[in-house]
Amino acid sequence: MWKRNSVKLPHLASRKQRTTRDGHTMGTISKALSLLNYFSDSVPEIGLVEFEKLTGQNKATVHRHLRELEASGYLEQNDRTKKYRLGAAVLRLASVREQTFPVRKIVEESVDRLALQVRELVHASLIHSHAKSYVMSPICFRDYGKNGTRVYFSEAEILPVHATASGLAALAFGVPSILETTLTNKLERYTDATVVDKDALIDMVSATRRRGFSQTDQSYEAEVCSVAVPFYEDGDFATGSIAIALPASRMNKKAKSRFVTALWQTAQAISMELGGSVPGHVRQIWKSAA
Amino acid sequence: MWKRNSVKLPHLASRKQRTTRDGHTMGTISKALSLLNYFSDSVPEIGLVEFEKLTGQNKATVHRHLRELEASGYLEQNDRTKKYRLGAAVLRLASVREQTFPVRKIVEESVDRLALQVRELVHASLIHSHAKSYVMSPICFRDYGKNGTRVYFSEAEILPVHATASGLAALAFGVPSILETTLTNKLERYTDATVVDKDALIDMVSATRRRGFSQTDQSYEAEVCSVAVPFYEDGDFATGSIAIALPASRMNKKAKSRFVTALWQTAQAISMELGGSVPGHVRQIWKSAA
DNA sequence: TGAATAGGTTCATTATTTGAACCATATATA
DNA sequence: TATATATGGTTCAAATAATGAACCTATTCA
Repeated sequence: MWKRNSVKLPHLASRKQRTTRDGHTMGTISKALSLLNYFSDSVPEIGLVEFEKLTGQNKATVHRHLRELEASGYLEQNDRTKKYRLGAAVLRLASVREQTFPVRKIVEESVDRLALQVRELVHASLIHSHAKSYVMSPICFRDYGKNGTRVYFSEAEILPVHATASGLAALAFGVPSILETTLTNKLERYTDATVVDKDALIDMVSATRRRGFSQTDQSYEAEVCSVAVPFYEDGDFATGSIAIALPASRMNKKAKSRFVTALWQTAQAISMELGGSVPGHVRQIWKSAA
Repeated sequence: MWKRNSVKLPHLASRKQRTTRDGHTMGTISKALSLLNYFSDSVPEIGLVEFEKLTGQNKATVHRHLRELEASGYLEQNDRTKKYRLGAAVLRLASVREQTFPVRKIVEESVDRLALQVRELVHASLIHSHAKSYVMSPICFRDYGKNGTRVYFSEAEILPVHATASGLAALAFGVPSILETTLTNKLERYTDATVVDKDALIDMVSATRRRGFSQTDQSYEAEVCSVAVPFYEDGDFATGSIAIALPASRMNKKAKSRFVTALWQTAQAISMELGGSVPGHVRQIWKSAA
């Protein structure tokens, strides 16, 4: 064995196009910010090499991005382990957002009331842009169910729009670009029941619009059924949704209609409290079905 | 008057160096992220031209940065007013951070207890990197004071290290780079009493280390006095501080010693609950003075 | 009506990002 | 004791992606 040639080779045509895993091109800012998305309840700390593997990007690039995020307070590095975790700056931003637009606070009360009423997991999520597409970010959840079986839920988890009831509500009642961008991306499969066909998804969205609520049957997690309705903050397009999720074994027609009626009432209340209102054409569907 | 020459001039030597207001060079990522810092309780929404003025950067650049932040969910644009506000992604990040490192939750209990005891404003802040320097980000505060005069406090406000008791505790007991970077920057003046001289600041830091607590007298806000002590999460350097702030009229020697003793106890409790401990040399000062 | 303000876009130019190779250190392995 | 492997981190020429002055468009306001 001999040492590698210590003469630096000239830069050949080796530079890759700046792309993500899925082939999307993106700017430096988006690339750096996407690093933050790898943190979750189960992955609270990430090291440099780990990031390199997760992102598929060059180590030097990742390192520079981590350092810049750290300098701005969005990351903190553990001096001992050298691993990175989310920094204190994110706490401040969330605080400002919640102080000035207290969506969580407002939604929380209604979710709580609803959860006490239906005795199943109730959660609310906001629609937001996320790396060339859209996702649902849970902002609160309650489960006052007294049953043995419970649906696991984490506020730190991002919900895909095409596989969850929450997301379908967003696709059907949110701004058109949500559906548009979703249809340009590959639909990831989570279970056997996940709809990954685009035409099938369009049909589900149409059905959701007709019904006035969305429903999924084990399309994201096995054994979990869910129904959801949109809420409105401003304008004629939904900004979030409330959902009820429960074990498939407890879902039936009667229960579903009870859930949907309760969701409609809650969504109307939330929309009002957020300073918005359910648009006429949606309200009509809700009224005539209730 | 005639129309401007419609022939595009070649790019002359007009391109500035990438700098901030204060003359620091910074990368694209830091520049983009710094946009988020302009949001606060009193400035919840900002338009493009407003950003241009605030940052002193070119409109096209700002616009691109805003769009990238929006695409990642860190900003949302109001379709009607075109103004930008903090996006839902920041809520998720804060949620993950707090779920996995529940500093706020842990500190909150102790702050609450202390606030009930001293009946003055108590607040806790975390030290973090922020655009080539360090700042204190409040994470919780309580005021059970029954007095007519109260100190105003906002969790959304960033505290400077050189002008607040919280910050002085960080300078004295945090990682050395806090003091180092602070001394390389210009010290902003907030009141007549603000220490803007670097040697004077070094003296204050030394005094703080000797005393085992920091104190300020109207150096950040007129009529407000404050004392603070550090807490430790990991290692021998402070990661945050707890402070008591009150109207100058109510501050006196006896009150101060009462506050400091209470702060020391609380800081020890917090440090322990955070999985850290007050380093020996600091604990000795606290013990011998108490 | 037209001046002012706002949001947003274009494209030649170049400053900034990029990545293969490199180093340093720590731990594991033969 | 060598040596292999893993980690975090750095370098610098090359190449790309960020930049900004001018430009466009829509609204507001006098």
